[in-house]
Amino acid sequence: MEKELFKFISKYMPVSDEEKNAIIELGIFRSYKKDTILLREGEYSNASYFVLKGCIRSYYIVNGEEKTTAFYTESESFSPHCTIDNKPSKHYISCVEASMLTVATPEMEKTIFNKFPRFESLCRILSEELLVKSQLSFDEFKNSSPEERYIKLSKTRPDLIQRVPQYQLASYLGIKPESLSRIRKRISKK
Amino acid sequence: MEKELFKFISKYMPVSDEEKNAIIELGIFRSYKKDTILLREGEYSNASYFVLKGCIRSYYIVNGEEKTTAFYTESESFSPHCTIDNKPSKHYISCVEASMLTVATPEMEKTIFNKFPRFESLCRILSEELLVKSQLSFDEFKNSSPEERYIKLSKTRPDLIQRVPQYQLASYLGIKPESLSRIRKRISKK
DNA sequence: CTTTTTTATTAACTAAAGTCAATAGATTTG
DNA sequence: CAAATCTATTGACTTTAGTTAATAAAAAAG
Repeated sequence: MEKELFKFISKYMPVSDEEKNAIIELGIFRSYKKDTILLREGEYSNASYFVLKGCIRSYYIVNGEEKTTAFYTESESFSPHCTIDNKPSKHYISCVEASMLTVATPEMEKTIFNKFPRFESLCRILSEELLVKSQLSFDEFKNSSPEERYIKLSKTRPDLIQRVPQYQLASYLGIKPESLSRIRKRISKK
Repeated sequence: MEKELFKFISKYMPVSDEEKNAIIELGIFRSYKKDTILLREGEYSNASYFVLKGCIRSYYIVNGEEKTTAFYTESESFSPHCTIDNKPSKHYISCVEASMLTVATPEMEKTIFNKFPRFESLCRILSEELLVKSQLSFDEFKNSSPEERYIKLSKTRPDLIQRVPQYQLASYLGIKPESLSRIRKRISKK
């Protein structure tokens, strides 16, 4: 299963056996059951994640309502904001499906960065790329209607439509479940 | 004017005179007149910017209409997406006001990173922080109405309301100018 | 300083999302 | 497998944004 991780890294740079072993020795591979909550509002975290298998969801609870803001699936990585800013978490993170993740702390990163400095370069580059992706998604979100967003999502991440309950997709698209239901109806008529 | 830059960096780590001189010698300080276009759709770029003074806007042109997606003001930094992904730019970048910027290329970064490796750590950390900020803004955008977004903006970036024409703010808030006009009217009545 | 152009407001109307409530369908659990 | 819970759909109604067009106000250009 760790192959996923090294396959991902090697898209950016070759990884030696020595480096692989150093990473494996950190003991960062973890399995979680469906609906496991990895982080709750108000908690602190120092974990960064990489999804080997499964689907992870980030959501807020506002006035008792879940507001889903992100889904992470195979080969995607994420750090909860509280890992970066050291403030209590504003959101929840949970497993939509049974999932396999790597879970790393800043200390582990430091260990690796000291041994192999080019991993810090890699992380800088990845982080810059993620920032660009996040901004492009945001730009696109602003400049499209709920219907356009749903159509786009079903093209770019068709798996999500299958894997995730519709009320979670709705708030991910910035609308109410009833509206998503109507949008789907509207589209199917065309 | 370069003081702005070092003041910013020193919030994260002390900067020696040697480091300051190495940065100054790169010759990255630039002035631009109001409405200068720094980047056009279809062009390539390898520049990363830091705003010393002024206001910079990122926007798309879709069906002849400008869709503003970001404003960068004093002490904010940004890289156009094409600088990161080496694809032709999808958006425009221009100066809302006469502005002073630093403009760096990846080669310049490399030069500095080689001489002073901790600058790469700094850039990794900054980039991770920017990513978190971008995601938090996106989360908030999804979970609020146009009216709430406008109220929030006038609290968090009151200067923008003054500095920027309303039709640009409107598309930044994901709505039409007419709607923003009505929202402002609605709010003033309360 | 007057004209032209750009930006902002207002109004009438349309389209779509929000809200509330009822119901149906699906899934989970005892 | 039957009951309970969770999820999705539908309908009636309200609210707000989009659209088009006219006008007013402000800014830029001559």
